[in-house]
Amino acid sequence: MRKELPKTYEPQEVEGKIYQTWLDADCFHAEPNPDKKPFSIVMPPPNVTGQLHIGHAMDCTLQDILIRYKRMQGYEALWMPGTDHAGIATQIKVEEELRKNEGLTRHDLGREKFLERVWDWKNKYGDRIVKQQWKLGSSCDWARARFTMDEGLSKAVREVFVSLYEKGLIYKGSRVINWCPHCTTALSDAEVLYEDKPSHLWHMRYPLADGSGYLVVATTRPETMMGDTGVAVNPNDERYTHLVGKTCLLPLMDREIPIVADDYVEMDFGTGCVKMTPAHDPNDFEVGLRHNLETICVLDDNGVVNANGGKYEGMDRYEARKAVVADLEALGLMEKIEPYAHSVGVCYRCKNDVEPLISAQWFVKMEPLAKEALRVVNDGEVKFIPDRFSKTYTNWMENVHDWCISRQLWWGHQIPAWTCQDCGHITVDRTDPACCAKCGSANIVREGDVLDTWFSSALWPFSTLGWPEKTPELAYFYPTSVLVTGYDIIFFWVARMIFSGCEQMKKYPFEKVFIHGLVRDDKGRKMSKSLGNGIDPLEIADKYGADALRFNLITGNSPGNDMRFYVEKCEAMRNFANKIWNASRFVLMNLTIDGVKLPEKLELEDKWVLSKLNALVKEVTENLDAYELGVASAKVYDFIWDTYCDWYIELTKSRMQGEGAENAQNVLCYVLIQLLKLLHPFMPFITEEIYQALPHVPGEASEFLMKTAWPVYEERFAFPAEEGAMEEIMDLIRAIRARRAEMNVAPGRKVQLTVAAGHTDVFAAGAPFFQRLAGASEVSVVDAGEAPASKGMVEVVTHAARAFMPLAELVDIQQELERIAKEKAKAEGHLKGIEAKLNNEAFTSKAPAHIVQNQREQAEKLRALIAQLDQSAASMQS
RNA sequence: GGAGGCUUAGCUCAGCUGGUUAGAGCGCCUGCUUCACACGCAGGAGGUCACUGGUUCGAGUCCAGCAGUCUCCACCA
Repeated sequence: MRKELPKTYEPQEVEGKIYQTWLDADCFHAEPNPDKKPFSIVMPPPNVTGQLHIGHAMDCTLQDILIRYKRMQGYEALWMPGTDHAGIATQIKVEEELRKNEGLTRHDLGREKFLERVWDWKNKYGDRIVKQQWKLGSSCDWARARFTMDEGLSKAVREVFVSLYEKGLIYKGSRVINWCPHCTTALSDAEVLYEDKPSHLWHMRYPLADGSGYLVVATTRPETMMGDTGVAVNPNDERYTHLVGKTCLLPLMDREIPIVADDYVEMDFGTGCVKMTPAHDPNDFEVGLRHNLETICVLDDNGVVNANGGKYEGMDRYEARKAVVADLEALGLMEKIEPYAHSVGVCYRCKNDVEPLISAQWFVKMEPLAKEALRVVNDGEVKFIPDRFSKTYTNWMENVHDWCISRQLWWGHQIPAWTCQDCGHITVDRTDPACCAKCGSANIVREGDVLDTWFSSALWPFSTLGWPEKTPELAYFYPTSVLVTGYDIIFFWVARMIFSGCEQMKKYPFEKVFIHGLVRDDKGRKMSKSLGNGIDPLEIADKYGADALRFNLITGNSPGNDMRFYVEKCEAMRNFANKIWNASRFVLMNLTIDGVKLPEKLELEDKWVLSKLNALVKEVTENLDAYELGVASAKVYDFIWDTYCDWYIELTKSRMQGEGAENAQNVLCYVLIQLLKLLHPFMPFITEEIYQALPHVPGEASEFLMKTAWPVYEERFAFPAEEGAMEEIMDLIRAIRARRAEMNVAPGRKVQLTVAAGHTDVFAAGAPFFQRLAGASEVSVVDAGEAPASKGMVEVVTHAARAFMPLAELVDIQQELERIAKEKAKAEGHLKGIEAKLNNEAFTSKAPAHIVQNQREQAEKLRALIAQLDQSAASMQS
């Protein structure tokens, strides 16, 4: 930054350059340091092949603000970055590419070759998202960046898998799981989304085997009837008690199936008879276990009817539905078809209907793990911000089912389990076994399946720090300080990190969970590819600057709430950046000092601004500590624009030439530097750029603003009396401006000003300000008792002063009297309210002293104002 | 079926542990090329804080209820 600065701030010229200087100076690196307290955040690892979207931008901004703040406060602040291999998402992408370009499937290539392709892909795109984070100013310790499938993390995954298996917390079993026929893999419960879809309730007749009639079952899934192995009724349902124990004939399949009684069936719903398909419905599966029903799976991995489906074999599930319904109608077995809307599970990745089906999969036993995971939150060891999300969490954790962790994919951590072909024993080990642990046979085959992506993400807070090795990083930075993420992945990730940390580390993974909402489009819709309403944060950063984008994303919204994204707001934030730029330009243009030192003799306005700044420091620090980032940023914004630019800079202009000039420069620079520090976590680029151009405070010759010390509240800067005095001057300036505007006095017209006040010293000190900011020519200040006659004067009244401007031609006595009467009435109304309070014994005795005192002062001011108005009116009439 | 959020100026939203004459940005109106900034300056209009009760000296802020709206969770065929 040179002294001839462009009038308009150009972030494009600055941001990349500043980021590079930070990188070159290794500013983001953190090391275990016994002299400092640790502060650590692990970044939610984005998908390695993903693109940065606006949600990431918000997530990163929040984390970067916290990290930069704590770093300036003197903590050893580590922000651990990295990427996630994102099993399904990445594999699908590479498969699509393969099909499009070469017309091949992954099976054509084979596992090994296919994985090579995925790694190629990963190496090609893996750092794209990292570079995108640079644009936002993220101060991550990039040297420590990890990938969920790199060697160390894979070791952690294996260690956790084996140890949980040894403890009996991982098992393999046949259960009804969620199957995605498109991705051809099992999914966990969390990976299924439910959508209400219009469908039908088909009422189908199942003839009784003894020929005595039929019963009617109601179903939403006629196409699974080939797998029916029973019909259930409620044991208390008198309509059907005589049928329990009998059998009916499954139509189309000519199979005899039992009629059983089970509490699961609700009498009021449908016909009270439910067809049991244990292989394709988790509830039916449970009923089947209780009544020894057969399990017949009728669908294959692609959702196509298999050999068990009789003549429907080869049809996909939707075709089969049509065919079954048509056939039943032809046979006269379709009693009726009702329209019916019900929720259908879809795959969270591909949005295709999920098929519940029985399958042998690996599971994590949740109950024992959930116990401790609930305790740490219930006992407050882990705190959610805002607190309401702890309820979301505990609700889920209390009702969680076992976690299906095997995926029929190739991209991921292959399950370290070998099945003996001779004795069937499963060997699970930390190192690849050569033979069966039970019978010693070398004829063992490894599981083809890989683990759920979230299995490795769950270990992120400690695996990235080197676990299972006992590293100094782990000892120093674990547990991490805070986790920042959106409410949409509490179940996927936060919950699983908590129980994993508790189980493996015997210590929760983070003290706080700072939850944010979603960024929506300007119409409040979720951003999505299909709607095409996504906003590219990089485009915004290019156009308005990353600082403006960051400020936009955190200002004016509160934790956990969704926000709408408006480009107009980016403009406003860019304007703010430009405002700071120009304020700094003003300071630099007039600069003759080369080091910043607060002068011995501080003027009234200096004390005023320092006192206000002091209060700001205190409040902003408190807000940041309470994770009220939006409130903090708004306060800094207001101070810079209003207090510093619109007032303080203007106030100093009258002494920028001449004797007091250097004092003014020192205070201007001092306050500006403090403000840059307060703003730095929010707008890192522009603040750093300006700081580097400013003279520095001796003793704090840090090369980088980001490494300077965060401001602290100092008692020596509390000047309540001067603050009050300055406010009296400002009140009068505002009042004069308003009167002049009202009376259409040309802005350039200078008018002689007489101020009559009790505090003549204060207003005398304010004389240059009235000249510069209130259009005064000469200013004379007289004692309140010596106010001039009102005749021929435009008069302005505040509680502290009366000001007179000889503008006879504009004065209409009658109008003036009316205006005074109006002002007086307003003041009296207000005063009446306060007096009522003060006369209320209940108020004065119960309200805190400072509130009562404040009301007394208010009343005093109002009485003073009314008195001034009275004098004014009297003077005018005489 | 449970759980939670939201309802404050024309629009989008802040408002922390109850005490300001209820705020911001954008938009709107009136002036202004004032020697940092028109991405600006000055002045102004605009709100019975969804509704109904309650607690309290005092409620936008706490409690209960109600309406509208959004979201999450849940194995009703």
